[in-house]
Amino acid sequence: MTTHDNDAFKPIATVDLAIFSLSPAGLSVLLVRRANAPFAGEWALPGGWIHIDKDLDLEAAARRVLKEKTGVETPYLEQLQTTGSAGRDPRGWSISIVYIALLSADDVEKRRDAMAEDAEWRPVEGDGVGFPIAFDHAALLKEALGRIRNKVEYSSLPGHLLPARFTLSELQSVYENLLGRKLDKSAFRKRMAEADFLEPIEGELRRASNRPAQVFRLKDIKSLALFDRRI
Amino acid sequence: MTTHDNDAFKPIATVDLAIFSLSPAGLSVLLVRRANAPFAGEWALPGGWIHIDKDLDLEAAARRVLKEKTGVETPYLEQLQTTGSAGRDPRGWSISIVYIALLSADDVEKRRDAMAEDAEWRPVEGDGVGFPIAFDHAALLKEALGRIRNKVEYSSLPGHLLPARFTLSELQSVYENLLGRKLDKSAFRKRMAEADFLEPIEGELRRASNRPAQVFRLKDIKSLALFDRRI
DNA sequence: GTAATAGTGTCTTTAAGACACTATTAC
DNA sequence: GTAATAGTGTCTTAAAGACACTATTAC
Repeated sequence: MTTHDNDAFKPIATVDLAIFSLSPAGLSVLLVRRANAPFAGEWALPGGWIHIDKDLDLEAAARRVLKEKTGVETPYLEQLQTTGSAGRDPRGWSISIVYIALLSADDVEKRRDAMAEDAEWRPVEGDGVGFPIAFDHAALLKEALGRIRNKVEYSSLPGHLLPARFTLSELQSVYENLLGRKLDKSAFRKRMAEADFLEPIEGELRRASNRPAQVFRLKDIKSLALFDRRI
Repeated sequence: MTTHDNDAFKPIATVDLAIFSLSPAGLSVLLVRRANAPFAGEWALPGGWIHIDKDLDLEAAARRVLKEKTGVETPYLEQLQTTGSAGRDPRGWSISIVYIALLSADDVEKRRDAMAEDAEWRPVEGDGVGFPIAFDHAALLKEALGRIRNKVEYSSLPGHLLPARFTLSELQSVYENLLGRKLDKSAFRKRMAEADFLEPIEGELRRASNRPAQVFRLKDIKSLALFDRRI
């Protein structure tokens, strides 16, 4: 055991993020262009070493990376999984702790200037982005998309991709977009009511050339509500 | 970035396991008594350093620890979560990748001699074992129990704690034990049939002084079947 | 026959799904 | 009035839940 106090036996450890937002075209993921070897010039998920002198814990490291790349400080954030193997990084045995972050359309818009220069949004196509990305990040992204699409079925996840204030019709559109199928309006509203994660903003209505719609917000911006059954 | 190629900046990384089995009294977890500091003499979840010269990947490291402690090679194994912080290990910034393993009652019985001398089964009481354990392992164990109890609601998890061959009544008992409530026999059998993860062993019946029962086995010992709805 | 557990069937109650209807605005 | 979307109600169909019934063995 003491032999492994020798640092030469330690694996490399990074925190990597799959950061998603919703554009009119659908789901997008934030990628960064790598400046240095390995995979210099290629796109990758944003990430970085754990700074043992600065980061208090893993989630703090993830929040630091997120802020560096997007300027956003309070998104929905959850740990996805950890991969580690001898071969996934040419520099040696490496571990990647992967987090999923969901950015509200508000945050993306407001913090556009704070976004890192090497970072860009790419539309999600199927299980990835449609082109190769560095390391095993294509596999990590695929896992993240699987988790997200699964959670849409039984959680309030889509609410975290919208602006802070939204109508039920807008929320239903996001569910339909992520699920790839139409939902019944009546059933959808019953489900939202019993899941009890939305708060109507008293007196605030979305006006257009039709009947005005009640505006809602999430009761808790930091966590997901889980449904008893699939939507 | 290159500054962190210096090993002094790397966190410590271990793989730790919450290994469960089922005794007549209920769920049990395997603990080991620590020989060395820190926490020498205290009980802890079994675990170990990642051996970058021997372990191909994280799961291989988990399987190695499992075999060292229990002698079992082919259990149900899934990654739970990863914790990492500056303070959780007095030796420095440390990461723990936690796996859950479920051992069939067969394996526990057959490999009793292969079990490590420092390891012992402890009955689960509530969210833990009823006494303090080393590091933050009490919190990790609590998380593992939460994951297990949640999955009992909508998966074939209890089937992995039974011997390789079992009857539907035995399986129902395990569900009831882990859920802490009685289930309706008719509904239970309908759910098992539609979940389609059991295989009847043709012609094999469990005999007693009553009507003989069909004996079943899991179709896939390595993975869980998930239900559409709660049981 | 009895005792015991295995396994199936039926009836009631509840929820899901499809669809139509009413409501409220701008113009 | 029309067009458009918001929001609710109703009817049908399917599934869940409770419970009773039949089946097969040892003795």
